[in-house]
Amino acid sequence: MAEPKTNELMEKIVSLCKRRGFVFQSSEIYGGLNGFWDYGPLGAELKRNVKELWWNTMTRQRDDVVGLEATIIMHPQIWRASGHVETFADLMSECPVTKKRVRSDQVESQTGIAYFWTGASDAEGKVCAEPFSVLIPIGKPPESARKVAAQFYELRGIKSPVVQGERSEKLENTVLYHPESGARLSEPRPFNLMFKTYVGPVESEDNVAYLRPETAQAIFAQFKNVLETSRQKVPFGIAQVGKAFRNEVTPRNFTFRSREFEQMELEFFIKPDEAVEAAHGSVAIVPSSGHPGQPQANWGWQAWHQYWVEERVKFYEGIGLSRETLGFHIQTPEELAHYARATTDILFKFPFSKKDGQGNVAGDELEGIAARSDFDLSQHERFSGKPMGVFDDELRAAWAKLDDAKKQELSQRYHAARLKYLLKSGVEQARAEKQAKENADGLAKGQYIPHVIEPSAGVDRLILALISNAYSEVTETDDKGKSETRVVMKFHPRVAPIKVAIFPLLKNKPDLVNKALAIRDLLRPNMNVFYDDGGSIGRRYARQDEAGTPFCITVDFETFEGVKDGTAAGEKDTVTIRYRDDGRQERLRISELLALLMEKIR
RNA sequence: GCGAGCGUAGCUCAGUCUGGUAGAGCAUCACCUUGCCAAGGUGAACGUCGAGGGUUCGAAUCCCUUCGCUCGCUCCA
Repeated sequence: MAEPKTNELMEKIVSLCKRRGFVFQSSEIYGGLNGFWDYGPLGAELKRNVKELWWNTMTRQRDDVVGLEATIIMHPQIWRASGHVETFADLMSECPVTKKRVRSDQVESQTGIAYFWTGASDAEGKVCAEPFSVLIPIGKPPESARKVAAQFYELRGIKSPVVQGERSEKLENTVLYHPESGARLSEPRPFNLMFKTYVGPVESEDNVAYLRPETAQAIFAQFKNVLETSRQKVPFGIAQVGKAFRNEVTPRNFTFRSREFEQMELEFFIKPDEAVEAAHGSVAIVPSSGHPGQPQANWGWQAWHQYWVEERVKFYEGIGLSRETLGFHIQTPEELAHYARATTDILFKFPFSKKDGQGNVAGDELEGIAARSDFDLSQHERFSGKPMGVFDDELRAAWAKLDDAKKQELSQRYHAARLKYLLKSGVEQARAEKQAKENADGLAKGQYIPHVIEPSAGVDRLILALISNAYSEVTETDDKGKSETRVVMKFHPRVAPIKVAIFPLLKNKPDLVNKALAIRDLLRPNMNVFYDDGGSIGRRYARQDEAGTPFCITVDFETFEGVKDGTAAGEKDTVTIRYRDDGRQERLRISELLALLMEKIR
């Protein structure tokens, strides 16, 4: 099989998605809407299977995780506490020469000589009267500033511009110029990544609300309610699947970056390391790679983080994404959000993923597993005024048995961590000191704000990964030398939209048709079944290959007349099962069919 | 949001430069045929040429606007 070129492959995938009903453009009959996608019949089944598997794996199969389904629109204060109002609704300025955009409040202050011009003209007498200004470091020749100005006026249609009305001035600590090009930045414009709406019929600034840009915050906001009603104790997690919305600047790469998308998030709450150490003497050290095994009571955040990374990889492997198709990105200290201890991204090597210098493909993000300290609950405690801490009997009992030196050491470490958080959050020194001391005293009484490990996955990205991974082509040449390329979607049976297709060998033979329909009805309560009697049998197999159906059952004459040869010769009520990935066929008793298929799709 | 390219049937595309009222292959549907991997026959359906406006006797074709897609920049908890 020839390896298709990257873009070609992506185009084929997009085309197949539309042709077979996996993914359609939203509102297509009205010209589509950038960044929004709909799932067709096969896509909807695929997505449903994936979400259900995640939910089962993360909650029902575990004792220590429970579910939540929260609203999309929530109290606007939630987005202040989370930081989204500040960083998602932001003023941006643009450099008119490089077209680069910077956050207006994050421009480094600079000192230098600013040159001003009133306009420019070219040899043909064309004039641009737009004023412009460039800042250059002191000591740099003014020519370099004029060069930038020339670029600016050239962009406005003046060829070989002659600048006019030059004057210069020394400026100190200005934030009005682009640090790279020196060009004067455009006026700051609001740049809001959150979808905004109004609660109630009156549109006023008093009732502004946002469509959630992530599902995680609802989990934090409902943490206490869930804790009190679920009979869970830290460590435990809350899982949620749901829609989130981001007004992305540039939706890209098919469904990879959409404006409306779905997330599968777990917030797993753990004890702070100081509490673990108090109860167990030390915090477990686990190898930095590989699965650390069953959770242990002496795990700190590192072990839990490692555990969840490996659990999530196991999940991906279980639905057909082998480790070779995945990539990992461990965020560097510079990339990490200030409150995060560590973040590991699980990547998938998409057809559009970029190659590095050596031709290696890193991949693009499917899921991020973040160790977020106690930042989230602490923020909500501060913003809502409601305590988010838990009381831990075990910790209180253990603390009482510690010697004074240990008590003091743990207390100081906890105090330092809390103080750092509070100061970073803008709490004034004296209040922060007082608060941190209260927190440290609380720890001694068995109280703490849980830390959190957050595996956060994008459903739509995962669907795209599964489709990309499943896509394969088979080229066959017939007797006449005519070669034909067929598409086979090799989905893992667990996620395949249609699990099994049932065919009568011929549709004009009522016995075959009725038996096939009976088998359909036998299997239907347990799995998604597709009955098809149209066209030749080969064509029907090919159709199912494109849909990614792993098994095809055919009722033929031997079903009635008995098996012709072999050990089962003469036996009736058998059918053939044909396997998608290799075309192999086996003969099976109808009575054994259900159990066999259930085993294969589990 | 900026720059470049693209948009014709379900899909892949021809036709656009040079204006004359839209085509191919595949796919789809029905019937016939068909004893296991896209066989064949007959018939059917399918495009206001992305949308809106302009120029023209006449626009898929020329001009303007707009929407969508792709790539680059930007953004990306």
